Amino acid sequence: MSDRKYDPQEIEPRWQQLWEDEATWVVANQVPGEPSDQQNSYVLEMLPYPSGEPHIGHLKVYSVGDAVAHFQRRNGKRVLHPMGYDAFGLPAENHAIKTGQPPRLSTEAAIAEFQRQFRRWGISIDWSRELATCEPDYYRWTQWIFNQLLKAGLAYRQQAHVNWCPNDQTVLANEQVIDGCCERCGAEVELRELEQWFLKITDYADRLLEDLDSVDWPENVKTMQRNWIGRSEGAEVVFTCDELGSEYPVFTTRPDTLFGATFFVLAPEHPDLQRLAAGTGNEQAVDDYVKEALARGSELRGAAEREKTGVALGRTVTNPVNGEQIPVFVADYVLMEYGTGAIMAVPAHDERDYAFAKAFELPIRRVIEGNDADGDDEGLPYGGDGPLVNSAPQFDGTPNREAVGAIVAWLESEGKGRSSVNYRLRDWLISRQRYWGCPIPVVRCPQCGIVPVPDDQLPVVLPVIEDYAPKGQSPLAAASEWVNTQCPTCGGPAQRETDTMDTFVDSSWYFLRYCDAANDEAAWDPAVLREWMPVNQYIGGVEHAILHLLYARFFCKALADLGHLDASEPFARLFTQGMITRDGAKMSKSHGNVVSPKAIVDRYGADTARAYILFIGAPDQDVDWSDEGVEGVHRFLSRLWRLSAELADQGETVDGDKAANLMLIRKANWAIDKVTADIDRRFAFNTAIAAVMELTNEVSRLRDEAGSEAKRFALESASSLCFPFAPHVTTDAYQLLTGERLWEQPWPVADPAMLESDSYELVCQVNGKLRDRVEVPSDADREQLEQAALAAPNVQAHLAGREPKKVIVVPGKLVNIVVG
RNA sequence: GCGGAUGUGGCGGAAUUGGUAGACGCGCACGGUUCAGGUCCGUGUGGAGGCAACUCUGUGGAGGUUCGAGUCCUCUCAUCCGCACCA
Repeated sequence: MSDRKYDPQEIEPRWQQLWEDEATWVVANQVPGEPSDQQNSYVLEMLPYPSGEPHIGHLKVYSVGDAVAHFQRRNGKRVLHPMGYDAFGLPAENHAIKTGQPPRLSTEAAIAEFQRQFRRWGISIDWSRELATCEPDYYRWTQWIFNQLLKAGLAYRQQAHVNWCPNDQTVLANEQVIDGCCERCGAEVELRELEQWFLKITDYADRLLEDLDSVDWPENVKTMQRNWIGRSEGAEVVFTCDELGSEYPVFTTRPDTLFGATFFVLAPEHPDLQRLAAGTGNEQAVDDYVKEALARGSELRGAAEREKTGVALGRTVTNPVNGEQIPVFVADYVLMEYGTGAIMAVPAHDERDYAFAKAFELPIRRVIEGNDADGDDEGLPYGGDGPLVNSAPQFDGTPNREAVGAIVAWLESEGKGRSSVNYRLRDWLISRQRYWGCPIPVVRCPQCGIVPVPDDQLPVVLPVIEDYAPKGQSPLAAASEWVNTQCPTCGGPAQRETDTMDTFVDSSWYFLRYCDAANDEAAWDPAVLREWMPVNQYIGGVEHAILHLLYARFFCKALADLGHLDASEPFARLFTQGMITRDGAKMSKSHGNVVSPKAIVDRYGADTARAYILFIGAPDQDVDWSDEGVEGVHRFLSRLWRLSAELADQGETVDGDKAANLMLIRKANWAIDKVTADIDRRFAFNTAIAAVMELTNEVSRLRDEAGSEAKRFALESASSLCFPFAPHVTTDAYQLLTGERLWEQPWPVADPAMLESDSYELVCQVNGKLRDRVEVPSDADREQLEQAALAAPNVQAHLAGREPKKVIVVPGKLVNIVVG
């Protein structure tokens, strides 16, 4: 080995500087209408939330994305690979409350640190399109989109029971409540009745569901979205209270069990409770129960296996199929936010209703015959299928599945119900009583009501304030100079909306802005979007499987419907990367197992850090970090560079041994073939890197036998193939070897002739067990293979003179000899 | 409870269509070169037996299909994730 030493701290900044100076990764938008011979490819990683400094997960997602971007570029694509910051949000504001440092300052400091480190990592970003969602020239268009949605009736204000986080002093979207607690701070969420802004994502429920079939996404993410949307088919059936003359529709997926309904239950939040209980003598008991239930909080209330509680209202309603009067209860196992907040209870065929009926000694009537039971109450509640019983003469005997349609048809003809579809998905609550977010661009005018700020007066700039502490209303309310304004319609005194938007609004359209980031006339030019959208490859964490990805899809569809873009799905292909753990646990300060990307990059260089992260396992799986493992990858890159430098330094050309040369050239072609397939088809960066390691090891092994040309070809190929994972060292090695710029070279293509060889090792099995291996010519026919296997010494030994009963020949692989 | 995933050496992980289990890397052992080494190079490394050629055994567990199963089927155990009183 030569004494040349691999020095990433010298190599990496040198190439980064050149790429920066030449703006190598900047890609211009095409002039509309001008044909291009290059295909476009939009490669995008989820934008980071800038807080403190990047962590190891950032290094992973951008290493994966950069590998894809480089691979696409060298395969001739025009690649859009931008970067930005999801810069509004609670952490910066909470930091401000604690320290007094304005959110803008801490955010800008974090962004500066992210920029520094991203550059130090050598990620091939088109920095000309950089954006931060907290900048007025970005959120101006967030506000414009809000106006568009408002105009289209997709944004509305409504009084509603909403999730309130007592700690953050703000409302939360349904999606931000985990097990009854605030997603951010973990405080138990309370229900409050408040007037809030909503976006009508439920209008898109069906399309959000159907279009999942059209995208190339991981199945688990699609499933999560399907579950979240929660479409169920059933019927709406109207029960009536004849005494009051009121109607109570219920949603049921089991109209076939209607004849088994023996009571009726309303949710504690149901608006008609007071009215129903009035005059029955049960008012007080109902009132007490409702108060208690509402105070209990959703966490306790939602606990499974809880004893059923409830109170009778002292009223009955009429079952539309048989005219029966059934008693009405209020019980907290019925949820106001699902269906109509009222249910028909069929204790014989529903576990929850059964438990309630048992607790309150209510009648239980079987209406579906079970396979096992013979009409008695054994095996109840029964959730299976069977013929109907006790269901008026006309339905008895009908298999219950068929009865669903028949009963719904009958209800429809009688005007007492209809088939119906229900969703779990709720409208998206977007207003937040917090400071550090995008102001909702509306004004309240005593004369004109809620008035949107006209597009030409946007942005409504977030004012600088002193006190960020939450007080149950937005801190903005105290900024009286800002709040008091003129009505855009009548010019009279008016007040600004002081709520800000959920930060998920900001990140629901940033990928559109990248395409036309410098446009200050419009959010984007639709013609430019046509070039780039949809994103060809989106990469990010699975933790965004529901929230961000659902909201972004909704925005895309709504904006497409409004004529602002063509694509109705934002992300054609999605890749979700796994977490990096250490000692089997998620990295966290409390565990004391955090690996800082900065420390690793400082010590080993960016190439080692990036390649190691991709090497330790399949990028979509969780993988465990090991400090010792990094050394191995560093050794490999070091060896690749030193072998290249050594060869470049070598003055004279050596012919070398012919067989060694051929072996090396074959190995290089094998690697080209394997790495290409691994990256392109499987995202299997770990095995791709392993293949380059093998090739490099082969050069090292044949160092003294192989000639200069063969070694040059092998090392060139190794650098070329490893470039997407470790761009600096490979670029440097490639230049030493060839004088060329690696990133400008087309992706290598394997020579098919070199993928074949004259002979191979034939596996010889006896009764399926490996007994010998023999070298056979590649063109040997089945008969020859059989003979070769039979002749193998250890096969002979195991046959021990017995006659083969059967011989399986798999050309190119093996021969299996079966004896009795 | 429903849905999804994972389970392979001391460790991280390979095995693409059912066809040589353990690629590649770490670690470890031995040897060499340096000997200022946190250097570099070589050999070996699933377990058991054997000087060796080899033999037996082995992919969470139990069955099955097959000439042949880590891979397919049935049951089962463990861990992780998502949803959950959703009518």
